[in-house]
Amino acid sequence: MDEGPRFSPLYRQIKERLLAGLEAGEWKPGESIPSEVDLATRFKVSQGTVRKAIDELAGEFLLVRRQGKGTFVATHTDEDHSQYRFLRLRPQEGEQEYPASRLLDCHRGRASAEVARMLELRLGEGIVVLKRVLYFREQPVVLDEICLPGSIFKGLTAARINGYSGSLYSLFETEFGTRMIRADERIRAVPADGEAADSLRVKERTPLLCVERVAYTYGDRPVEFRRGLYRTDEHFYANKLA
Amino acid sequence: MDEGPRFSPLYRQIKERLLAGLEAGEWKPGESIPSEVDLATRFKVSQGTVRKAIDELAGEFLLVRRQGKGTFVATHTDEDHSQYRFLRLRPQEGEQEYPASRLLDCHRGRASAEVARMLELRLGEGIVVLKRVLYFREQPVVLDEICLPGSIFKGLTAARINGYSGSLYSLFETEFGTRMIRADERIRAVPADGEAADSLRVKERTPLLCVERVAYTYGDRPVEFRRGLYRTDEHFYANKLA
DNA sequence: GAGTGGTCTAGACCACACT
DNA sequence: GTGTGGTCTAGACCACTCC
Repeated sequence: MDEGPRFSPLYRQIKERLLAGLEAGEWKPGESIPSEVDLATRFKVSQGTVRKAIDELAGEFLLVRRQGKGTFVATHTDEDHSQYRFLRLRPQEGEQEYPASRLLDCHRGRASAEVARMLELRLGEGIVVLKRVLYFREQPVVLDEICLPGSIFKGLTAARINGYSGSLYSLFETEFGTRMIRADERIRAVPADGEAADSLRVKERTPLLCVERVAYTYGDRPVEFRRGLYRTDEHFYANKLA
Repeated sequence: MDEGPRFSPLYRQIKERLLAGLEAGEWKPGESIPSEVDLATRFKVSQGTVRKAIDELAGEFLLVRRQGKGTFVATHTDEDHSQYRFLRLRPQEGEQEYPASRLLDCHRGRASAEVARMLELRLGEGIVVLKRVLYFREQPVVLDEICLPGSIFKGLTAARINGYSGSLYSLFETEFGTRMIRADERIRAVPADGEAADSLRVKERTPLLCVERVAYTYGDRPVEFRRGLYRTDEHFYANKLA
């Protein structure tokens, strides 16, 4: 009956130990981890075995290797545009752009059945709800509603968000120690309701993309549920299939 | 000025030689390639170097490794559901399902400006156009229009498609020697026009997902452009972000 | 048991970044 | 030059599949 793995290679055990170190905050986002030789010595294995463990973590974008410099903990805070790793919107014409954000609302609430299920909370547990609009070239394109577990994001306020110059995920990892490492999205087409029409400056019932995202941190723990409504007259959602 | 790679490691050269063999049809989809030891001997490198080349090809889903059995050329024809590798539609409720297809039309035409650009053809070059509906549980969910270069798909007819019991990509690789190895999709929300409303049994102007796909074969050559209109009242488009 | 892919080691050398 | 990750080798042994 049981279908658990009967065999765990050494490099995977090393991977788990590195993962534990990352989760425990032994090395912080943007910092470098010890060299492969150091880790091999510490774990009493060969460098090749450490390499294979790091290879997998780099493949999952938890670590970033830089030849000649070292291996670094991935971050949503980098100067380059890795802060927009999860943004799939592209302009119909012209170069890739990055959005400006305007916060509409930030309040406490209680988990509905839907949110509780998505975030693995109990019904009615405390959450934080954000609303915001994303602008490309001064044009509103995305209306986001974002639900977060209150227990993790205790001190989160509108002022805190508005006073921060970076992406939300950058703020989450810097100020709340919670790193988003992967996410699942579900996409549907819906008609704009009054609020969306208003915020995005389209007519009611205009077709919009409805993008629901659950983002996960270490250990596959869900820590964000968001629903975005996207205008797609001048942008599209890009996806690569392999 | 030039930014080409200054250095190509051995395993990447081996990878290119394997790729050339795949493209030339030296090993056909579903068949096994020679063992790592054989290839190492043939290419006069160590087994580890061959391994690394195969690792990359397996990571791109061009090869599939099976411990104890060998390494096989990937296919869209497998009994398992790898034939639906590119299908991202999931039911809102219940288990994953796989669609039935009904061909509406198959005719020759000439490449419009848009299609010519997408398929890297000259304006007016011969193409084949397919229209079909995909059904989940007897319900129409997707209306597809598929454009293919006429030069590659010479003998493609409605009869040929209807007489084939497998996915389109399976037919393409089996009968036309053209394997789809990756694809880019662009997703927007659009209102149903008369034809879509009719085919999908929804009201006109119902919001639908518009999914445009360009599929590529070896050497990044585009060989299919399709536009799908998806009902998303009982299904959604699933995507994993990492 | 023979053959295949998968793991692990130890050591040599290359490419790159910093100082 | 020194230290980092990246490549390559050769060989031993493990896990899985099939005969």
